Amino acid sequence: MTDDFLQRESSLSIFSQLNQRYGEQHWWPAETDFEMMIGAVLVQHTAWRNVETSIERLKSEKLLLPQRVASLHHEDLMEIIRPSGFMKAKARTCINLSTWLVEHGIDSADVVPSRDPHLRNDLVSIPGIGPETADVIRLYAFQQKSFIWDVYARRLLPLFNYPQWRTYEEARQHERTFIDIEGFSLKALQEYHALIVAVGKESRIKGENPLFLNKQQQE
DNA sequence: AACCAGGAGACAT
DNA sequence: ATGTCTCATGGT
Repeated sequence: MTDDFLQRESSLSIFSQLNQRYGEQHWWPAETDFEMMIGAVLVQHTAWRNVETSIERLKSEKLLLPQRVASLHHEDLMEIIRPSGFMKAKARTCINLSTWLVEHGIDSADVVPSRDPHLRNDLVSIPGIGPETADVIRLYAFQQKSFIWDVYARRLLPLFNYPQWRTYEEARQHERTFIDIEGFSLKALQEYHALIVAVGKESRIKGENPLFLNKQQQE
């Protein structure tokens, strides 16, 4: 007998609890798909408030287009995105990503939704784009359904008797057993990730279990 | 004044 | 395949 038979709350039920507790998150906070993708790179292991400055700089220099970033010198981009940290790696990643977009005929700020099944492999093969950033870009820019197994998700779901997966890919490898991704709308999956990050931030600040777990709490 | 934030790559085992 | 170390800004 495996833990597949263990009683656990459905991922849909968890979603509606989060939705009730935290409300609309309005994600991803970007005006265009390309701005979203650059933000996804800059936010790696970094607080979002440190990314906003970099995005504003790029925006005011009118650089938020694939061709513009692709043709920047590495050193120049490093200075622009300095507030986001890890600037050497992130500047290279942004240029790599932008170059890839240009090479694939994507030269505008917004992107055509994609059903390409190997878009994920394409993105992951870009140096600096790992599994999580690839899925986030797929979810918010290319409108491909995916569940983001970030550190917050891997900490939260075990509180509902889900297995505790150590790495992103390990979790993703088993996700079909636990989450009916096709059962969710694209918008719901986008909201799901935003909500999980909201929980993660709150429980990190309070240093305790997420508030919405106290179900006995009366209005 | 350590410690870490909406990860990923290089490298060893 | 799986685990550990490094990256390197700004805010608690």
